[in-house]
Amino acid sequence: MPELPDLEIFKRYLDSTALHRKITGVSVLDTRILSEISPGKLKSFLKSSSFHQTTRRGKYLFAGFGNGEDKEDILAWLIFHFGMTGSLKYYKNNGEDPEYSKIVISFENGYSLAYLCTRMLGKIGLTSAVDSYTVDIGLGPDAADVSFEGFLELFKGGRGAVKTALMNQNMIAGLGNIYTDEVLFQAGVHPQTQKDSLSLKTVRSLYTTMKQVLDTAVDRGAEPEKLPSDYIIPQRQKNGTCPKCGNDLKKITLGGRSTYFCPSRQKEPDQ
DNA sequence: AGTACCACCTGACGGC
DNA sequence: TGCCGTCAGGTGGTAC
Repeated sequence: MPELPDLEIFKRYLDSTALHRKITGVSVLDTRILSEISPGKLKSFLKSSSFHQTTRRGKYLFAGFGNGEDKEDILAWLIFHFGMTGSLKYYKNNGEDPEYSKIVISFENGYSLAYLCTRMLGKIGLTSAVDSYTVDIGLGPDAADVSFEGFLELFKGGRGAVKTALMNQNMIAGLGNIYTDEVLFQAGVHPQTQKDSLSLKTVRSLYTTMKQVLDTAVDRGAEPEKLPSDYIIPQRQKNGTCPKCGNDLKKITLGGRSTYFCPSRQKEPDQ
């Protein structure tokens, strides 16, 4: 689930529920989820402070916390990465945690925020500064923010399938397997097209399509069933058909990931 | 440099 | 019903 639109929804969810509330407790239910921090250290950092602001970059969510009332008084940032199956849940704590809770942060008002992660592929960490952290891990500009000039960088230097390039988090952060398929479908570009064979016009079209798809998905709450009827995402299953022309979709493996496209609207490259 | 494959994990689903 | 193989929206490493 968690690609850029989902992360944006998680951010808004956290903002509307858990911000500016005093943290009274932290439980770590599975220490494997922690990245380079001990449960004790995490607890001592968070206890008695409050989340004051959040920021998102690609598929990473950062929640800044501090002890004071001042929004600018940020002691450090909690890093959320959701892997393939992570999510957040805010609920009235009656002693029972939601299924798959890995970390539960409790607040003064009797509510708790749980980080859920079924497959344990997500990570929770801590950093003193978001900017230096994203530099350290080599994260590219956010796909929803990137300028056209920044987007152009993707297509410079070497070959490679356009889908692989769009999914490279070091170049542009936020697109995952399914939204990349959606962007390519809406732009009518075959996923295996070599990125250096695309015309400037097609690159422009990919850029505007990417922005539109991301904006639309966020507007619809990142829920596949609420996406426009001509989106391919709800069709990604066996026997799916093209929502624009009705032809059977094709499924291939590209970079080890399932890739769906419409063979009549996204033509084979090299011809 | 680009790509294929494997690993990390757990759960759901289809076939037999 | 039960077992087993396969697949799943992420990331990172290795080996051609």
